[in-house]
Amino acid sequence: MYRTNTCGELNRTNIGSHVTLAGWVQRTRKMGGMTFVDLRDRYGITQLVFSDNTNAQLCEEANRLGREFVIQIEGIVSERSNKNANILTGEIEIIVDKLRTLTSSEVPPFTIEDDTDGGDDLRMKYRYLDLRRSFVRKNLELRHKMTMEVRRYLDSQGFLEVETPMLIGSTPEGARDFVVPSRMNPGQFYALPQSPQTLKQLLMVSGFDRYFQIVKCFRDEDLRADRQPEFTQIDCEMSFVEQEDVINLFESMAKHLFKTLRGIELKEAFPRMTWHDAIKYYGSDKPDLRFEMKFVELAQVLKGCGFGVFDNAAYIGGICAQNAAVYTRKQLDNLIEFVKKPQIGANGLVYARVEADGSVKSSVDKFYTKDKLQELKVAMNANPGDLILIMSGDNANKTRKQLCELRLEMGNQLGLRNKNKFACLWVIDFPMFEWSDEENRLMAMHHPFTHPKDEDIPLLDTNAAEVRADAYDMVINGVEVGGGSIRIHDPKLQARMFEILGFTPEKAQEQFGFLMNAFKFGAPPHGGLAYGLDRWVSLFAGLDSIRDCIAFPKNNSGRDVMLDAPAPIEQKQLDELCLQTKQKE
RNA sequence: GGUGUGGUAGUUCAGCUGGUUAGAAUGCCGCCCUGUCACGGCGGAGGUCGUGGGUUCGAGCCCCAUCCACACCGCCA
Repeated sequence: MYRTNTCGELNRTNIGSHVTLAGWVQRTRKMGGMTFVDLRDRYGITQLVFSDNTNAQLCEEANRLGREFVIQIEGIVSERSNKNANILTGEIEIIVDKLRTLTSSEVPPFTIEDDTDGGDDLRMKYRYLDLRRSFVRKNLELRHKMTMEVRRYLDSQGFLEVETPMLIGSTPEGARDFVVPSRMNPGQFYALPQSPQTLKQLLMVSGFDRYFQIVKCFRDEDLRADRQPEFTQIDCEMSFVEQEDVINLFESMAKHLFKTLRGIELKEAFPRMTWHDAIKYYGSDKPDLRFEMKFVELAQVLKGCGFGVFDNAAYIGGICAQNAAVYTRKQLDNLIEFVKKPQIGANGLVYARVEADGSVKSSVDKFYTKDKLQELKVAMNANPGDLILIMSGDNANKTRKQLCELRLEMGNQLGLRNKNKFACLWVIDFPMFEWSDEENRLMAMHHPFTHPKDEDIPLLDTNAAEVRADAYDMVINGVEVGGGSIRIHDPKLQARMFEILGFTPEKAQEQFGFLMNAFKFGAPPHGGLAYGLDRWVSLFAGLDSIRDCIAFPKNNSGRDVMLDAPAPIEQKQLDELCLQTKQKE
């Protein structure tokens, strides 16, 4: 037996017992005739004591231990004369009588501490060392708890976990596929699933009326802090349900997760906002509702007063930042610089302060009368001490998006985006389609299997762009944590949908024939949702990047710097697969 | 595909307007230290300034190219 106890569990109730511990040397402190060693494992840190007085030879051996050596010790649990209130085992220490080095260690390239000196790059290269740090370990523990709670909850609701294949066929629409060559079928390729969407729909046809799966999805698109080429979804689908049923069930699940993982009881129903309102009032389909600062449309108030920028704008919108009138000229200039950054791309920003006496001082005073500015104040519902920020532009939705960036930046600057506060909502009534300039056709906004709202079905033939879908996203703190839809179960409607999306009947049959054929044999009405596990965990853990809750993540360019993948393969492998590689120009 | 920021000791960073031998902290090594817990004290080793080119009497610093990392835009049903 390598150990009788872990390094995190011994306390004063164990005083006097003889124990065996094993773990890593966190740190040694040599005091001359006495040496302290902090022994670490997954569960905690226990202090070991070696003394010249009791065993000089053993103490000498302890002095030769280096960081991250793996050792095993035996000794007596004793009460400390100087206790350490900062750690759970701080009241005891082990008077060691036996020491065995199981393996030595090279000096690690960075310190294995909460406050490590290692940069991102280095920590990724030595991820197995990074994972020894309690910060990263705790994130993985949270992830584990979350998957356990998801399974417990969905099982209690009658859901069956069914695995679907990773090697499937490539589908058009949506993200780029990762493809896998087939040796037995030369020149042919599998694709890794972007999501098990069509497979779970087939399971509904099979009668598995409540399915879920915690499953990897793969998308070959450019990455971000909250995007990995492979990520995990909690994928769910139900039969004989309407949107309301799906929303209710998964809202309950979200509340269950908040309660069990964060101890937060969310009693109120999550607010619901139409996609249209989300865009109109927040400039985003995933608004951060931890703070107000709702958009106010100001064309009526500010147009026609001789200020050309506004007079010619298609859209004028403002936000009111409470208590921000104290902003200095320099801070305001920085905000203007912020919105002019190429990523945001605005031309500028108009600001107006509401002074203590209620008067309004703006950057466009020469175009507007005092009365007009008072009118602005009323429209914005602004009070003394508030700062009004106004943007305008030719394209309403583009300007809204820019104003959204400004709103979020103001939220950051004013400390309104508290990571321990959670604002959940459903965004509903998404448009069915969006226009793609690149493809020069309508594209499914969610996916081609999404059911249009019943009342909008007639519009499919007259004004498809206006059709709304039975699609919904759950948004928390400005993060899309999940989304889904009611699916089409009528083969005729599905065929019509493919037609609008520009598929010929032959092409639709070729790409999605398996699904349309299945629907010929009695498809139940069904719908579902997929939650992004990585995003949930990082939200609960307060992380800025989902990488910190993934054991072995990829970097910005999709590389695994530890394994050095992707990499070229042997010519022999290429030959077997009948593949030829081409130099990129 | 694009924009921005960064790359200097094992690590995290500083390095002024281009000017002597490139610094700090931490880690590492050695010596001292019997109640430390981020122990402390003294000493030491450690550098292709990402790479290639250019400007200059002289480049860590300026210019061009390139590679890598990070953040973002496009993209991600």
